[in-house]
Amino acid sequence: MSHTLITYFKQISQLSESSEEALHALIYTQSIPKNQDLQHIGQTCKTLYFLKTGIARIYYFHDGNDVTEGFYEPFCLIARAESLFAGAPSKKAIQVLEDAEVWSISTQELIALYDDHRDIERLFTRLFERAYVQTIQRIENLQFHTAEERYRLLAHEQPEVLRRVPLKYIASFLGITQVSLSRIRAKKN
Amino acid sequence: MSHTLITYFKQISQLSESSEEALHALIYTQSIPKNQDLQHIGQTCKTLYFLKTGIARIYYFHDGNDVTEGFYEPFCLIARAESLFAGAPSKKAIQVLEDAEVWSISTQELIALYDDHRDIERLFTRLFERAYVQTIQRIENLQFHTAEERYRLLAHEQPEVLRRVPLKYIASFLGITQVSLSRIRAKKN
DNA sequence: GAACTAATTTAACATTTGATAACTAGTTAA
DNA sequence: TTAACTAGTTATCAAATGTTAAATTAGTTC
Repeated sequence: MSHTLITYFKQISQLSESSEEALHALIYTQSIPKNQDLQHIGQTCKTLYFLKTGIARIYYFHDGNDVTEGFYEPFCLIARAESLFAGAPSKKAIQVLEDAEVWSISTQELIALYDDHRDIERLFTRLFERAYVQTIQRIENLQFHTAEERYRLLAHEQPEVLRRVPLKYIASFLGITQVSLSRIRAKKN
Repeated sequence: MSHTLITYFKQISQLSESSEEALHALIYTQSIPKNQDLQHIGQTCKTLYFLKTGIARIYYFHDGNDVTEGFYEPFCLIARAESLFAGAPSKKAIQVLEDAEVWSISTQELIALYDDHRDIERLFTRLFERAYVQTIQRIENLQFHTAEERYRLLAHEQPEVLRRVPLKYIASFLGITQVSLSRIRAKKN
């Protein structure tokens, strides 16, 4: 009856036995091959994802250029919040960057549990709060750090991303071109 | 029994009569003079604010420089979410930029209502969801637009801010220096 | 109205970043 | 094997932005 993801959830917020079971029944596990989209551009976000293994990114196109909005490592909530909360199609896609094991949860089924399982509602409220706080911190980072500082911060906060993700995806995440990223890397290595 | 702020709330999410009354009892109204901090740096965020009139900003110091994180117009939820959700002191302050009428709500008292008034919990979850989505959109804006594009977007989205707020505050919000902002403004005016 | 003060603009120069293209190394396919 | 392709780097030049300082304008105080 124990599930790795639920064990993780319980570190975030308490869950009753019955909530644990109810939640367990919603978790769907898939294997996704490298480079495949978990969700395509244009789909409305109705599923929450968590990685068991692998790395994922959310990306979109700006003026024809592929832009990475964020990188996601195991156990991190992956969702296109702006689509989920508005119930509108997302212009962003979720892509797995390595062969990955993915846990997914239907938001519709999840929300149906909220009335009878307030601890589940609280848990997911907290998960989104955390995501929100990370987003706020990312703005601080983009607003007043140089490209080099942003690169070093990424190296510090998500070293695995730097090791495992193609640089072309990292450049757009940092808000710079790939050429500029190369220059920064050449400085101190 | 009608309150302008609650009328606004009811456009966001339904409220029962009793929830309306309970919420009404929590709303505290103050007059704050121009340039005064509503909340100081170092305080933990325990109060939510809404402006009745005036304009406010959230700011902090980065390397000794005053940085504006965001501008807030009437009826917009003002909170330092990163402090509120973590229960930790905020390094940011909330400042009123004009003489203002402010509504405030204690988060402690608010949360105490959640168990008996789920519609109130839903309302504030929605208000924070909206704030979250705006934050996501702000990242897109910072990540792949030029300073000039960001200026024009602000002019489009918050024209009142441009009219009423000193440019020194606007520059840091856009992630540029005041000198650079002056140059951009000189181009097309 | 004169004297201060703060806000904004302008100028000159340095630095960073973008755009484009050439080059290298590794991979895939015929 | 070569040829084609992709990712990453390097080089060159142009454009944008930062830094510093001075000039101008607007607002306040006496």
